[in-house]
Amino acid sequence: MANSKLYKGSLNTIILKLLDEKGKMYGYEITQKVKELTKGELKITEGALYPALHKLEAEGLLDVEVAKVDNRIRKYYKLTDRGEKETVNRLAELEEFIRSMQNLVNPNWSIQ
Amino acid sequence: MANSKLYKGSLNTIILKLLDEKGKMYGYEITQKVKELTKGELKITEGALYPALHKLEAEGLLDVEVAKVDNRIRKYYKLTDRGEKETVNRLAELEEFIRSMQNLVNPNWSIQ
DNA sequence: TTCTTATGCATAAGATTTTTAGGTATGATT
DNA sequence: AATCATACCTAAAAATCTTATGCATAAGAA
Repeated sequence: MANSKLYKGSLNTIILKLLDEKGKMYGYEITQKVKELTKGELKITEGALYPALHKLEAEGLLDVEVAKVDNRIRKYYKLTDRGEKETVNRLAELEEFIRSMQNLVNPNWSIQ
Repeated sequence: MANSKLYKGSLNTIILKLLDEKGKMYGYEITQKVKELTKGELKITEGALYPALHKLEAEGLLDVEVAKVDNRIRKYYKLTDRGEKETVNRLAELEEFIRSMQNLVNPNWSIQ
């Protein structure tokens, strides 16, 4: 099955939610986790991910902590307090979007 | 409740599906229908809608038929054969996206 | 031992899709 | 007479992504 497209705007929500669950993650880890959780359906490209992380950090939603593992640099990101609150809002918006789309495209949709 | 944001890429799917259901619709009608179906949650801006309709038409997915009602012009759009096939694909992609997002952001999500 | 793959970061150019902000015009309501 | 609803449209800017590229280390295969 070809990988389905990532609707623009959903990447930030994905990042925030994963960090909310995991506590802290580094960029490469996020790309792998998304691939794993979606069985390869969604692939986060690095060209999208890193700028997104930098922006979320600049907006004060994420904090960074640099670590060195096996002589390689890792940048661990975690939610700030504002980031946690924002995550709640983004998830609510995503849920609302999904409900709206279901009403629009298929009122009888049974997504388990 | 504030209107939730439209994830970029979903507009085309919305247009195609509405036309699939209704047979034919004109632009303004689409904006009103979306507002109605989502109880004001999603608002299709004309600046996005009209270029999108023109592009779908240019791609051969829509046909246009101009009508005059009450001395006002209406442009009715309907799916071409290719448009119908494409609609099936887009809906499958949307469903896949939704499933992926559910796995990512909330494995226990009970939508509907 | 050299080549490839995996890990890990990053940026820049271009494409796509949207918002924002206008514009034109008719008919109905205040 | 002014405003709102209907109905079309475009252009500039913003937002977000893909594609392409770059650097570097470690591990495994040839």
